[in-house]
Amino acid sequence: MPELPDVQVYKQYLDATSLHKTIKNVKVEDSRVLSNVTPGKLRNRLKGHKIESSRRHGKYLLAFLDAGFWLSFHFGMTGRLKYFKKMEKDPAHDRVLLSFVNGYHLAYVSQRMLGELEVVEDREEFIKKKEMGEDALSIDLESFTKVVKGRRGSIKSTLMNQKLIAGIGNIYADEILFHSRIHPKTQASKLREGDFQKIFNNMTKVLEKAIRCQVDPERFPDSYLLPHRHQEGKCPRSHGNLETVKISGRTAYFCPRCQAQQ
DNA sequence: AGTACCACCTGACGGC
DNA sequence: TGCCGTCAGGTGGTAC
Repeated sequence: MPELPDVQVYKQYLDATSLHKTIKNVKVEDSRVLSNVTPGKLRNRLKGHKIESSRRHGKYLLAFLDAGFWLSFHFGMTGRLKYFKKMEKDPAHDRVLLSFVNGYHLAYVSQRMLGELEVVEDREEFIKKKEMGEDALSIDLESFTKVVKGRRGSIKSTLMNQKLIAGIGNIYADEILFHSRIHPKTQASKLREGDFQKIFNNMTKVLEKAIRCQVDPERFPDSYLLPHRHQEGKCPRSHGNLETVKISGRTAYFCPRCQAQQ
């Protein structure tokens, strides 16, 4: 379900479990998740090597191999990582399995296979090729304002546009706009001067909070939209019914009282 | 430039 | 029980 916070938690998980361990074998259960590499080629490149470190950019997690290249993980809507020892614990929808010399395995799990694994030679070039904007947790207020200001689309689709800012998806766009008390359909070009700072501050606050909560909905404060983001959900602030509207094909949840239409 | 729609995939759920 | 439409925290292409 991976947006920036989810992928950051996966990064922490990868770092905690899978660094500096020699890869003994690579098993591709479904090659449709491989983007620019065949199963045999992937195995040849990874076998005998170790993941030394990792980086995240937007919704992409890149693992750096001691052989001098990167393995990029994108998770689509249903991707995740799972580290385990016994093969009986092998999770369902496991698509690629890295097996380490210590007997443990790291699975790339993806039920719907909308994500992909890709071998990347140059990280900067990869980000450029994907036309990704600055990462939502690295961008500063000045660049953020520059990127958002004057856009003709809605603020929600602007926040979700990976070419402008990388990392925000449907859930966190809604959360950020809820805290900013801005209707998701508001045209970015109609935002007022103070709105950019407000949205920027809430973007940082919400993403960092989600990471601290390990994206566990149970651990989110009740004042957040996420625990209430479902049909029948009530706004934790006004206690009124939440409403939904379609924006660029995705369902936006918002509180019509707190987030008045502009 | 921005949006609408479709495609890629699987599975859960509700209605008939 | 089975079939069907709809929906789901993503993204890329294409047609307006």
